Amino acid sequence: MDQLYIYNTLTKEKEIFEPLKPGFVSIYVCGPTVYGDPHLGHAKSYVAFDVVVRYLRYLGYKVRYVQNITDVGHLTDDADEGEDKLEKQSRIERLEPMEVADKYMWSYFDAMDRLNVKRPDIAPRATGHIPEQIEMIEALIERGHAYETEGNVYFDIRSFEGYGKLSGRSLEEAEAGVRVETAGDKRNPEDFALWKKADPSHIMKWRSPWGMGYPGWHIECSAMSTRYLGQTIDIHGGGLENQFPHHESEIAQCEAAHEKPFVRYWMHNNMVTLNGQKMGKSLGNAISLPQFFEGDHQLLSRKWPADVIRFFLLQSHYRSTTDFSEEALAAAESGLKNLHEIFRAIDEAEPGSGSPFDIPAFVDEVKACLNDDFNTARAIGTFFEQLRSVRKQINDGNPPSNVDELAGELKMLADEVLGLWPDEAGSGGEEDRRRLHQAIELLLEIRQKARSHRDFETADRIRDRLAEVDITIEDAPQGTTYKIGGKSFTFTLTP
RNA sequence: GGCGACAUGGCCGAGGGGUUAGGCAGAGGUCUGCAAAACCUCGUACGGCGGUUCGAAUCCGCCUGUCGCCUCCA
Repeated sequence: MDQLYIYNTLTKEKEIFEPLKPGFVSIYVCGPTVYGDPHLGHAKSYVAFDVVVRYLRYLGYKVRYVQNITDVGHLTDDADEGEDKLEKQSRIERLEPMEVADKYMWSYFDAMDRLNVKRPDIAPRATGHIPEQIEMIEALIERGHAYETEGNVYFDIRSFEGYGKLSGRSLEEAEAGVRVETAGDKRNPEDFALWKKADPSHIMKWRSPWGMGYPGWHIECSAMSTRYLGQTIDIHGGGLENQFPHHESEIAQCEAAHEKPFVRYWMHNNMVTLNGQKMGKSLGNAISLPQFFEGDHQLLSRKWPADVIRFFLLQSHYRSTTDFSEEALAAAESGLKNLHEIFRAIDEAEPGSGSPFDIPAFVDEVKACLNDDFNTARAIGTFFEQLRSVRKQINDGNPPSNVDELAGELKMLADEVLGLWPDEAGSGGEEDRRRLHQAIELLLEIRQKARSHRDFETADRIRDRLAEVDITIEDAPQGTTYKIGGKSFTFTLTP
């Protein structure tokens, strides 16, 4: 595949990607509702779309990536009488709703930074775009798609014939699915709220043409995507579970208001399970990302580094479900370690007399994987498969003559696009690092001396004790190599 | 109950009508004081039952199972 194909959830087909404006891509991904720490599900979704954006940029597109922060309007249930999630959490934590929003927004961004997810270009907040939301609701009322009753405004689902086209749901089905008591002032039970009247105890409320109130859940995405990306956007992403009702309602709002197609390519990532089960607070298996990073949960036996989680996620396709288990993570960790060894070997090698590597074929193959609806799992497989021979050449002392060029191309793909490049070791100060190396080298000298006296007890003790603090020693004919947390250094001694 | 996905070797996970995914784990070997690392070799798997076909794990049907949506969720 020499062109990018994207699986469009709307048409259920892989389609050649062609943006509305050549060279430019507008992408909107549903961001988190910030009332709690981010969890594995967020990681899967945002790592997946991170690669989408990175790859589009690699292909030369100028991308504008918008991801909202929902900090109002998301109710605890859809009975239209539910409580705002932010307000509820603010009561529990005894904080202002905006303190809750800020706290968890930063928790979210911190976790994403650690997962090496690039920040969106714009991260608009729902509370910062109340005027845009009101304006859009007014337009919907004007066009006869929405109506006001007693300070509430609802979208009239029957006025929009395309409702259900994304989720494949007919109006009758939607109606049959409504199990909860509906608010008495709706025309049809499946109509959804655009604006809600706030009672006096409500903290987050704004003045509107319909009185004091707050926006519904779906309207913020429509208003903000229109504001920053225009009326028709190229890609809209999000989790599969948001297809209905959230994305369906976004389509209705935007297309009813603008009378233009809303989204050219809908992308939905699949779900995450934990030990085969859906994560849920009621099941007691909801583990947050900070808990993974710190190993701070009953179900976890240890810490799991962010780069391992990212690699694990990218080893499966974004449209497949991903089951997390510590066994699977451990396997991913070993695999990533090996991949990093290969990357480092290529990155550090000097061009030699070995036969040149076929770089264009390699790059084309990786691109073919990614062009096929962002198949990161196959791309990673290609790295292992094709780079093995290069590593062997390097080990044998005959690096390919074009190993420098390969390192450059590899960095573009593995670092810029997939974000899997190893971190630099020794993040402490330069001075500390130098002292550390000298201390290790001193120990290696002592060990070498012990070995020459055949005092293997001492030699092994040094090796074992260093291994305990993640400094590993490898003896080779050319000299001894040591690794601090995976990053290798060569130290030559004459025995 | 309605709608929709998926079922791949010990584990994870791509692919997809006839020819190797890949990773992890495991076995043997080279090397080594031992070890580690590296390298070499080794697994012929696709839920069950029917059907289409010269040929199906890959297409169709049924069954079983798992998961998701239909209520908040990435």
